[in-house]
Amino acid sequence: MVRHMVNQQTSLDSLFHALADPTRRAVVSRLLKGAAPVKQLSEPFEMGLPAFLKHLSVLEGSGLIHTEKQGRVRTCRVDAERLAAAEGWLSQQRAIWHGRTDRLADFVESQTPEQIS
Amino acid sequence: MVRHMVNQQTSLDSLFHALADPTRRAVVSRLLKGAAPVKQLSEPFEMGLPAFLKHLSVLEGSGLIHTEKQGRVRTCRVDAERLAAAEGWLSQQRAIWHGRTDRLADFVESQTPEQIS
DNA sequence: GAATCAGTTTGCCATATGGGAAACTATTTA
DNA sequence: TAAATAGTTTCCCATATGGCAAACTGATTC
Repeated sequence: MVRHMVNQQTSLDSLFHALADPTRRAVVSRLLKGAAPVKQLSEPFEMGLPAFLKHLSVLEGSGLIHTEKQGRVRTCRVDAERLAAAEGWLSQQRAIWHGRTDRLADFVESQTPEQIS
Repeated sequence: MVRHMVNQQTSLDSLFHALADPTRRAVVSRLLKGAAPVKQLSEPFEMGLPAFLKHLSVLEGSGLIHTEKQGRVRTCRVDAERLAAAEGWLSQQRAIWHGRTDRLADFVESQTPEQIS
């Protein structure tokens, strides 16, 4: 369980960083409606493929999407659990704000500063 | 209302960017427990004041915190509504994922691509 | 008035980020 | 087999980011 928490920090860093760009948020939004190949995903945007691939690799690095290549087509799909992780941090904060002392808040309090921040 | 939505994009950019750093998340977390002056806020961190001030200005730029100076002390407080805005985007996405068609989802759908992404 | 304290400004640095162009690989399709 | 398609790689560029040290301003305190 604790092991499972290691690098929660870095994980949130890359999650929020991945979401801090309109192109990447649009891709996430699009993928929530269903998997799609790279080229089709890239069509709404004005940048070239190399630039677009960098966005995809940021998203994949954050765990927000997973990709798989078959033949010459790479299919991308979203990982909704990672989105939930970002939402989770925010709702933990709201819990702190509301001065809650339920199990969730207790859990947050039990973490070391390095783990929560 | 539409006016109120303009630059939602940039707003989310700076919100998520502000949250994509452990120091800044820690400051938000700390401030949710109550307002505090700059120096006190900076104490848990190992960086110098100039570097810390940059983090504060990123947070302030995103609207996540507001500050006010009295005498030589600048007091910082969190703006929980901005946190809720980030949470809002995420839960809108979850709504899309779940294929919901309630009022919230309808609202999201009614926005232009530039506005939601 | 001198010293301290809280914050600010200015320059500097290394690295990361977001974009482009061009050349390349591997798979379909004609 | 030739051509088109879908990605990929490499190299380059401008700007942003996160940190430092040092000098500075303005408010308190001794």
